[in-house]
Amino acid sequence: MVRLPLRQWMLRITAYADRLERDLEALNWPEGIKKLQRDWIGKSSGAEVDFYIGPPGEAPAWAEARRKFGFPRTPADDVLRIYTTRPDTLFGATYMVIAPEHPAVERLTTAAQRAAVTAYCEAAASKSDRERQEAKKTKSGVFTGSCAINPVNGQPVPVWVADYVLINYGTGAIMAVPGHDERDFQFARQFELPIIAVVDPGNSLEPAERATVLAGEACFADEGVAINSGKFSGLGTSEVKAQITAELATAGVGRTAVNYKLRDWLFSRQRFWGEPFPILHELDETGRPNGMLRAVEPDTLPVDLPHLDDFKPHGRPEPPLEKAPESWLYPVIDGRKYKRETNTMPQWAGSCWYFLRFIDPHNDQRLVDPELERSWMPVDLYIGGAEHAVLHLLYARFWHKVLHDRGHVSHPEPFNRLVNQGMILGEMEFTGYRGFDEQWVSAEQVTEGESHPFVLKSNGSPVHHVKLDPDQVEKQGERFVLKSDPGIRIDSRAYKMSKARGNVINPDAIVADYGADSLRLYEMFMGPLEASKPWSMAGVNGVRNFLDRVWRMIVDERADSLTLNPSVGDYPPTEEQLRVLHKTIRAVSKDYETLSFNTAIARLMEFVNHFTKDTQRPRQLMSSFVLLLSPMAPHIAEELWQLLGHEQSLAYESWPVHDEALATDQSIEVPIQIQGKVRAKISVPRGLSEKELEAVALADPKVAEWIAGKTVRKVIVVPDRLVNIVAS
RNA sequence: GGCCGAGUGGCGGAAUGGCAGACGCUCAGGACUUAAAAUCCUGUGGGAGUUAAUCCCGUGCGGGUUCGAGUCCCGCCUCGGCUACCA
Repeated sequence: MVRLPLRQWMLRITAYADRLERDLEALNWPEGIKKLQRDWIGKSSGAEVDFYIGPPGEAPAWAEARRKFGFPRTPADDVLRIYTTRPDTLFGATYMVIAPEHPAVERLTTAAQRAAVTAYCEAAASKSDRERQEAKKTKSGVFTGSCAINPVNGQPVPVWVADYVLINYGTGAIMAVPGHDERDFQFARQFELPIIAVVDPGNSLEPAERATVLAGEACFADEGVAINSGKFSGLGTSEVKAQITAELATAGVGRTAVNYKLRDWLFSRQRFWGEPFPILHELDETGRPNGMLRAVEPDTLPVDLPHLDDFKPHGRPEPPLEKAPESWLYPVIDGRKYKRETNTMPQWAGSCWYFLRFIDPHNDQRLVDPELERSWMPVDLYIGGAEHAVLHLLYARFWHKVLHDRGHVSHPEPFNRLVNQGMILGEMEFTGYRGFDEQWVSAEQVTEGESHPFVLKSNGSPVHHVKLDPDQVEKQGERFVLKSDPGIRIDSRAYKMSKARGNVINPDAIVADYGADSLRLYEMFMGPLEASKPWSMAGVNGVRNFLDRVWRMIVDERADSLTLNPSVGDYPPTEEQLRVLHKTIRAVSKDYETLSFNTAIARLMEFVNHFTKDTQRPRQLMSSFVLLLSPMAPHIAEELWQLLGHEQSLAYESWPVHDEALATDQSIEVPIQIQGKVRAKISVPRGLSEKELEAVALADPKVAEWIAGKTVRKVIVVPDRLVNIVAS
């Protein structure tokens, strides 16, 4: 693998970091996703501080100039600018670290250290991100040979180069405070650099632990009280931060600063399949780009991809579009020759705004009609997977804000409410393990290995896994074990669907075998929308069975042509039938409202269980039921709707409304508890007062039996719900 | 290492602090059938009890609050997802 520098397009999402973070608050999104975005944006505030690295003799003059002219926007060569969130720990800075790519590396490296530093920087440059990650446990670094001057106390501080400092965050340089930063602590320990405690944990730690921190033998990264910090000693962390930052600002050597983890967005790809950038490079007489860029004229938009016979990736850095036909690649405008931009946009480009175009897909004049945009946007409810938490959802918000700033959309945020549906896992699997001597190995002795997928914990020797049939295993306490050898534990879990595991379910196959309604219904019935849950073919079968029952409830399955079931007719509904219907409407409507689709379906099943027992099924009630079912199983519902005699599609029908009076049982069963345990049940009319209910409960013969010989201490009565008698 | 989420029957799951296990799957028995499939009916957390009435135990573990805890509080355990030196 070779790392090549390429000229690419970036989108300046960092300019929106602050707004992207702030506007999260008002969104009706899961807190978890908001937090992920906040962390991804990674706003932190602290201070930038300049450490002097110029000729020692000129230090006083430099300090004087700084006091006079203040903190410069960009640092000159005579300082090392660092970013810190803990300016209160400046007195504890015992060394500094700059990233290997930092421009000051060259200047700071002394002759004696040059060979070591150069070797280190070259090694760092050739390391892939992955290698850097692997080396995370132990830190590496090298001394430059130079020192910088700590502005708070004038002390010289050695400057090191180490790759645990990243060039593209903050200023690419840090002051290291090993007493109060884990990474610095680890580094200092490794290279035997001094550790000075400048924050006293006080009684937030056990006395023994506190003592190790004060002795510089442990790291304490929280807030406390300043020590060894000159005149700031004795003040609390936030107070010291504020005062030191203010003094540094007065002296012109520091200022408050805010940083974001969010990086600018690398927006170009060297692939064929992507939107071409509508950008033209002007060419000079010799046919070379002269550096001037212009946008494609709006009336020639969009720029379509040209036809290419071979658009496959070729492993070279230049984009496939470089091989486009000359007529496409080199447009001439007003006699001037241009070359089109040949990078293409990433997949995100489309997903950032497709919903806007859906509003007005045939408009060839503009992005979207403003009136339609105002009426449809923002999106009321966006259901998507959590895997989009930080990429798609952040990019789309960014684009929307840009479009908003430029007046193309009316709202600064695209998605009002967001709900994450859970991940659907593959079917539940039982996995046993066998050593290569074919002996069974209990699952708790097996772990994931590096050279083999599974190895023995004890000696790392490889084992292979065997997929077992459910009837080869049995449950023993908490665990599953092998039926033939109960000493052998078996793993039982559902795995993420993946080609490697071969547990991928293809929805097309489900549609072909069970129908689209069954697929949809099953996905909604599996469990709570937001939970991840395993697929189960038996479950699909179950909902298909339910749809069949619905069908037979309304359709005469034995007739040759499509006719109503003879039980369905224009009967006057019984009181009980009405109650079942209205209870169903009430429950299903509420469940849909809260996206509790699984329980809504359970209520629909109960309705069917009830009505298939009745031989007189009022047509009107069947129609209402079909409407309730329709969002879940639109195809079968539409067909049944027609069969029930309706001319127009049910899509135009209004949602059924329940009648509370009809949905309410007049007589209810109330449990009676004695010491919190249910001992009897009484049937009473709804709406009895506490006293009435208590009287009925105490009069119950079973209750009398339980409290015989005891004194009733207390009776808790929840009207229409329960009675609890405390007796001793 | 950090952050987030979850632990309830054989399985998926249900339950405003108030009858744990709705609904579905599985399994068992029965009806229909020459037979099977399909369908319909009944049962199905564990244990004791005569197959009954009934009782005991039971929502990962240990405590607590409460008349009452799957649900609330404290401390653990296990599993899953995301993330990874951001000063």
